[in-house]
Amino acid sequence: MKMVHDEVRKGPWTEQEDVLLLNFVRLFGHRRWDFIAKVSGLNRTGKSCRLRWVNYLHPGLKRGKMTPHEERLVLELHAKWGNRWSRIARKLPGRTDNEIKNYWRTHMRKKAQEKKQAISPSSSSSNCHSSSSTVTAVDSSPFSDAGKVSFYDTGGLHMEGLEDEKGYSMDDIWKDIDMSEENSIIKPLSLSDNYSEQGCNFSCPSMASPSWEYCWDLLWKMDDEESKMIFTTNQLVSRYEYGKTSLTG
DNA sequence: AACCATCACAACCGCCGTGAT
DNA sequence: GATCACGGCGGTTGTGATGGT
Repeated sequence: MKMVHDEVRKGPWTEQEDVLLLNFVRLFGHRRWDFIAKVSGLNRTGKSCRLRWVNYLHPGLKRGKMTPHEERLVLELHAKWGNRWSRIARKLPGRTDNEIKNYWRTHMRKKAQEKKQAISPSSSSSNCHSSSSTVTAVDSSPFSDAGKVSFYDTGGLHMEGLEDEKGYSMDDIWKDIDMSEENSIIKPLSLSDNYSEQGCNFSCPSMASPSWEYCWDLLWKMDDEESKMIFTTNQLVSRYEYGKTSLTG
């Protein structure tokens, strides 16, 4: 027998790995990542497990495009806090720091480029500093080199889809923030938390596959019986495999 | 149809803060 | 107080998907 166990796996997660991780997170909570990584038999690092959970498997995750409101929120919060993605993410229930970070990089860079083009280099119409002076982290933002024209400068923020929201004041935004904070944010998950369907309208991309649905079904149905009847990993995986084959034919 | 550019997302890496010993 | 292990965060990279030429 080869000792392959010591090798740390990297790269994309398989569905089986996801199932395993989910199972163990449900058993041990979502804190002791190193422990979970070890006992689960996943040859992954604790960090990797945590990342997978936080960015992909967490039941509260919202998927799909950012709404105009979220876009605006990201803009405002980034203006306020800079690249504090996790902090910003806390204000957007269901969105992860990674997601926001990626979103910012792609969308905002695009916007910045558009803006840059709109403002011809020669025009140099006084880099109005406005509020962006506080955005220290913008240094590292993709368009920080855009002729010192920060995205927030120009007072523009001409976000498509936002312009029709002109009546949406910052007060409204902050109200929303407060509400979402009270209602939904960061309620620590514990084993006793049944973070099943309640309040989490999440849909996982790869869940489109029937096997995943089957699998999730299995997992979420475990709730009450969990303490009495703990699936062993093998049981779960084999059931998953069964479901997969039975569904896919 | 083939190629290229861009987008969108997942994952890794390194650093830092914090708690335990 | 020093050291270590771990978790969290931000930056970066890799890759598949998509759209345009």
